[in-house]
Formats: sequence, structure tokens, C-alpha cells
Amino acid sequence: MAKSRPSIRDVARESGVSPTTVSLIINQVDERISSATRSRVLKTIDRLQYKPSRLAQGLPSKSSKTLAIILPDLHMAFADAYFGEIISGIYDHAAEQDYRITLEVARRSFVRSKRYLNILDDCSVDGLLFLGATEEHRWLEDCSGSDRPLIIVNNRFPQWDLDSILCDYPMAGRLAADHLFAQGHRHIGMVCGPSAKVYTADELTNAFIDRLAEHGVAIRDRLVVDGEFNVGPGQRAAAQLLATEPNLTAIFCGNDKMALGAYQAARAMGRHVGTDLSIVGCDDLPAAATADPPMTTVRLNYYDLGVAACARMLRRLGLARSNGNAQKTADAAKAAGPSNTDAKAPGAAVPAKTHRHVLPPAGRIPVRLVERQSVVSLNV
Amino acid sequence: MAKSRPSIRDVARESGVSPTTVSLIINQVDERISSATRSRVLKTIDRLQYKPSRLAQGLPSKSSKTLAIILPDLHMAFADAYFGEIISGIYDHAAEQDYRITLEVARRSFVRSKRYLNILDDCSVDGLLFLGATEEHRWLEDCSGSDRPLIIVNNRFPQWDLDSILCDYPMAGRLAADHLFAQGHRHIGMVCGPSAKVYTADELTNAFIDRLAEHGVAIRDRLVVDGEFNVGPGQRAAAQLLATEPNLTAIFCGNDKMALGAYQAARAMGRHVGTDLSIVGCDDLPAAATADPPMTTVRLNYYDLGVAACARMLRRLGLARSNGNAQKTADAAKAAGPSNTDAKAPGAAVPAKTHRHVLPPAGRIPVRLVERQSVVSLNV
DNA sequence: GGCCTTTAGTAAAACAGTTTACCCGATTTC
DNA sequence: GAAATCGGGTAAACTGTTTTACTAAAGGCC
Repeated sequence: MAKSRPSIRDVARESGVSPTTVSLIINQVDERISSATRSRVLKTIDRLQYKPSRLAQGLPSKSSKTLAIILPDLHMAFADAYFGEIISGIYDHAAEQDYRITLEVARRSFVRSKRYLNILDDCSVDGLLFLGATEEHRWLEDCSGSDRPLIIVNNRFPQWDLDSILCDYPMAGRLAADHLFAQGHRHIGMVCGPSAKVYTADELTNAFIDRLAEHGVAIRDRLVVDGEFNVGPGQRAAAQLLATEPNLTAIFCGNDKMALGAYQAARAMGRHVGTDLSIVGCDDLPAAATADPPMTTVRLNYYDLGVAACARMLRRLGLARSNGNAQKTADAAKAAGPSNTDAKAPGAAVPAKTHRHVLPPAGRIPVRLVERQSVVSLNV
Repeated sequence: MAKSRPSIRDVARESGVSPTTVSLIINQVDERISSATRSRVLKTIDRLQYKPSRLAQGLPSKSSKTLAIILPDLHMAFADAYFGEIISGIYDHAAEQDYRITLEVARRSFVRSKRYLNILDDCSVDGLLFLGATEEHRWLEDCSGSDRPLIIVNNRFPQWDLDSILCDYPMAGRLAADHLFAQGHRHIGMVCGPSAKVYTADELTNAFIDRLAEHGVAIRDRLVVDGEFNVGPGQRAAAQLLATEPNLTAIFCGNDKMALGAYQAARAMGRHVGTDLSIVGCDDLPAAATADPPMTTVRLNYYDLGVAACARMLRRLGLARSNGNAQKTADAAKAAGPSNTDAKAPGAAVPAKTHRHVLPPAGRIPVRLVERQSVVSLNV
């Protein structure tokens, strides 16, 4: 009869030591174990193909070494390049630290059953990373001010006390403004993201407008139209812009999808992107490079955003673990707070490549302009 | 001092019963519990906000109620609509049965460390669903003939004994052939998937060719060109086709991405899709509908594929659980085999909406033709 | 040689459930 | 009226780790 999984006791027996010893060796707390014993045990582990049970390991520490990524309930959310890049970043960093990732979709049932709290309570998951959160996700309020490890990725809710991590949207807006101005554009419109619904969309819009103002270029309200972050609405917004102000030479779009919509609008109205109309996007999704003409856009490094979000999560978990269980944890987490300052954290918990040193102030993920061929230079 | 998570013992004490009773109630094995006791306990559970620990629950049964989805190491695999739809299907079905999903990417490190075996061995995961597997994934051989719950989604490896679940590619090929023939096309080319690397790609190609032959339309070898399932190569393949055989009236592409490439090739050569060249795709990804002109394509229902794959996985796990542990399991799994017949399985384990009754023989996921505007009728 | 440190290791108690075998009193059966 | 059955429940063992507190032996010191 085939033996089932070997347990730590099997290893201990076969090596002539106690389970404690094996455990100490596995967890590298082997200060106290002679190297002779250690190598003997390691050999047994190898021979028996012993793998410690995650379930059993997690039981005492109440940790499953698993992080949940929550996506909004959009049709085919998984199939979106924006989420895809962030998830890749999170996954890679988590895997490096031997954490696993689980996926959740914030459907009505998910929210109704408070699954976002339950998966934490039942130890399924150590922390939550929420992608694509908007003001519609009222239930986030439940998590407000809590020491629960929740991180909002790429949005912020000033009204609730939640930890978030963001790309440097103000800088993105400035880069776009500077570039268009430098190329000689003075009549500029903008297709913005859903304003008052997504904090970062407003950050971008305001930074863009303010920077143009600094250059002495005013941009009237009706030249900023909401494109809802999507292709169709983006197209309509751009069409409206071009209709009301035919002498516009450039349009800045709050994301690449809307910029693609603007391409379509331009074509439909007989304008040629890259020759008699300039368009700047924001995201640098793969589609931007393959667009016709290839799109000049502000690259937001979503992969790095994912890595940074995961790093922050792991750091918070490390903190929580390091100062005892239960009681004191709450205060400690409170003190560490929504740690936007990314202060120096205790060594052990900090993973190798946190990118911390390259983060701009306030922990923003850096951005840069990618020049391709959708912007005309109006200079002599 | 705040109490930490309540345990089953807390619930038991507060309700004046034993932990056993609480456990029986939670697990609905409450045949033996009076409804008075049950409601009393349920009330306590509610009051204490008690959630059984997944870790502790899994320990005796060695099950984490978690399934792993493995994706190939393509750049930004998460950002692919094909995978996205399948994952959505798997996720939805799993969530319904209270299973969680974890994500893995089959990178070199993943394979080198045999993580695909380890996550099973260490009880992180109860089963593996592999998406996008190709002949390159030699390590799959490791899993051959094993009773480990591994399911290959949408590919098959005749040389290894692995459980797989597939869309009805032969039917897809026939639908495309019938449609083009019915519209009067007689000079037809094909951009196929990577032949000899992906079993299902060959199924599709062969079915298409054979069906045309049945209609009396022969299709010469050089009119079938490999497009590697991707836009760029698909474009080149189509261009080659149109160059060598200018009087071609129609091209069938093995997936939508290649069809989109074919659109580009046609445009570049001055041909107009939907008027003087007909193109049929295969997949029906969102991009097919928004293409210009909207693409006629064979719809492979990837969401349903995901649901079916997950259902099969859960059924296998149900079987494994139901007949004791360890020893007998292997035989049982063997008997159930690569269960393409989808025979009637023991009741309890079978989830509500398996779609089983609508599956064609051999458990293929059904397909259908979606007529849009990329095919011209040559009939009077 | 006795006392104090180390060193290397261990026993046993958590952790939080499930499961098996059993118990006790009230009916039913014969 | 005694034995068997049944309803309703429980005690205790078990799952596989980690962790705390302890110990036995060896080494250093005077």
C-alpha cells in the first residue's frame, strides 16, 4: 500500500532526530543545529521528497501566504491589457517571495456576501489588492481605517482612509503638456477620464491644464470632454471636440483606449493623425505601438506599479507579523498608517527589489513620454 | 484586550454544545442535530461572526479548495482575450462551488523548480488547469498517466496520457468550409495555426480541407500557410497567399488574430475585405466584432470551455475524495480515465450548471458560425 | 572537581478544525 | 419486560506544522 505524503515526523524518524529539529532546519532558523545533523536531515528530505504542508504551516501563524487580487466586475476584466500588466507585476514579485496569488471579481454576489472580508477572516488570504476601483465601490468604506491589509492600486479615495499606490499622474499631465507646447501647439483639447469618479483621472487633467496655463496657454472648459476611459465614448468625445473647435491642432487623451477612439473620430472627419492632427495618449499599452500611426503616449509603467503594490503589501504583512499577534498589531498598523511615505521598514521583511530608491516622493511610480508618430511639430 | 478570531470552541461554549456539534452543523451533515440546537448554534455563529478557518478545515482532508490556472510564459499572458475568457469561465464556476483560483505562469523557473508538482504536493492547490499548452511544454510528460488532477484546456497530446478538454474544432472547420462553399467560393486559401505543434490547430485545418474536398473543392498544399496564431505572422501568411494565388476569393484563418493580420495584408495589397475578398476567422474574440468590416467568424465559446474544464476538475476531485484516501484513489481515477465520455458521475460532486447535456459526443464544447460582413456572396 | 555557560537538541503544547467511535435515554419490537 | 433500535449528541484522537520552555552533555573557568 502506497504511503501518502511523508510528514515532518517521517523525516524526523528516518533521520533520527525530532520533528522540532527538522522544522528548525526547514525554516533556516538553524543557528542551533550542527551542520552534520542538518545535512543528514536535508538528505532525508530529498530522499523522501518531503514538502511541508502549506496548510499545516499556515495554521499556527494564521497565514496562507496568499494575496488576493480583486478586479471590478467589467465584462472580461481578465482580458484587459491594463489589468494584465499590473497583475504580471504583482505575480512576479509575489512568486519571488513565495507568495501565491488568487483572483477575485467584485461581482454583486462578491460584495453582498462580504467575501472581501470573509476571505481575510477565514485565513484564505493574507491581503487584498484592489485594481480598477472607482467611487462606485462603496463597500470599500467597510475597510476604511482598518488595519486590514488592503491596498488600492492606482486610485485614491480621499474620503476614506485607505492605503493606495499610484502612478505619477501629475507628472504624466505635465509631460504631455510640455511636449505639445514644445512642438508648437497652442490650440489644444483634452479627452479626459471619468471626472469626479476616478481621482487619478482628475489629477491628470488638472496637471495637464495647469501646466499649459503656466506656459500661457489657456484651455477652456468646453475643450475638456469626458471619454469614460473607453474607445467608443472616447471617439464621441473627440468628435465633439473637433466639431466645436475645428482649428484644434492637438488632443491629449487620458488613456490609450480613448486615444484610439480619437483616431477613429479623426479619420471619420477626414483629419489625418500625425499630419494635420496631433494626438497624445496615456498608458502605452501594446495597442499604442501598433496603432496607425504609432501613438505618442505617456508610458505609465503598470508592471512596476504591480511590483510596487505587491512589495508594499508584503512589507505591511511583514510588519504585522513582526510585533506579536492580535492585540498590539492594530496599534502598530495604525502607527505605520497608510504608509505613503514608504519609510524604512525592518530589514527581514523587505524584499530584494522593492524599487523603493527609485520611487519619486510620495511613492509614485515614475512615468515617461514615449515619442512616436502621432504628434506633428508646428515649429519652423 | 480584543479577542482574536473566534474558534469553533468559542461557538460551542457559547451555545452550550460540543465542537463536534458545531462542525456537523457547519458541514450540513446535520441529520443528527435537532433543529432547535441547530438554530441556536447558527445564531451564535452569526453573533460571533465566526468563520471556520480554511487552513484548519483543509488540514485533515489535505485540501485547500483551490485550483491553479497555469498560463504559458508569453509576454503579458494575462492581457490576452483568449485566456481572459477561459479564466472567467473557470473562475465563475469555481466560485459557485466555493473554490478559489490561483494563477501561475509557466516560466523557466516554474518548470525548473517543478513548482507544478510542488504546489500539489504541499497542498497549496487541489488541481491544475493548464491553458495554452503546446508541444514545447515537455515537462507535461512528468504528469503523464498520473492520477494527479491535471487538465489540459483546449489542446491534446496524443503521445502523453493526459486529460484534456477541447472545443469542437472539427466542427469549426466544417462550418467554415460549408459557409464559404455555400456563398459560392471555389478558390480558397487558409492561414493555419502552428501545425504539428498544436493538435487542435491541425484538427481544424484537416476538417476544413476535408470538408471542402467533400464539396469537390480541392485545396492545394501551398494554399495552406502557417500563421503561428498571431497577427504579424498571419499578415505575412495572408500576403504570401494573395501573392501566389491572386485569384483567391476567400481565406479561412485559424484564429481571429491571424484574420486581423489578413485584413491588414489585404488592405496593403489593395483588396477590400467584404467586397472583393472574403475572410472567415475563428474564435470570435471581441476584436472580431469591432473589426472593419465586422468579421464573420466561428465562435468558440471559451467562457463555456472554462466552465466545462472547471466542472470536470471538480468532478474528478469529488471522485477522488469519495472513495477513501490514498490507495484506491489511483485505480478510481484510472477507471474514470481521461474522462472524455463525461459519464454520469456521483450526484453530490456534480455542480448545478455543468452544461453536460448540451455537450456534443466526446465532450467537445460546441461552436457556431457568426455571420458578419467579411464574406461576400458570389451567388447570383 | 565543582560550577557556570554554551551547544545541540527535544517534549509537549498550541493552532482549529474533522472524524470515528461511543454513550445515554427514550421508543419500538417481539 | 428485556432486547434492539434510534435520536441526539459528545469525547478523544487525528491532521502537520511551529514554538516555547526545557534538558543533557560538553567545555571553560577557577
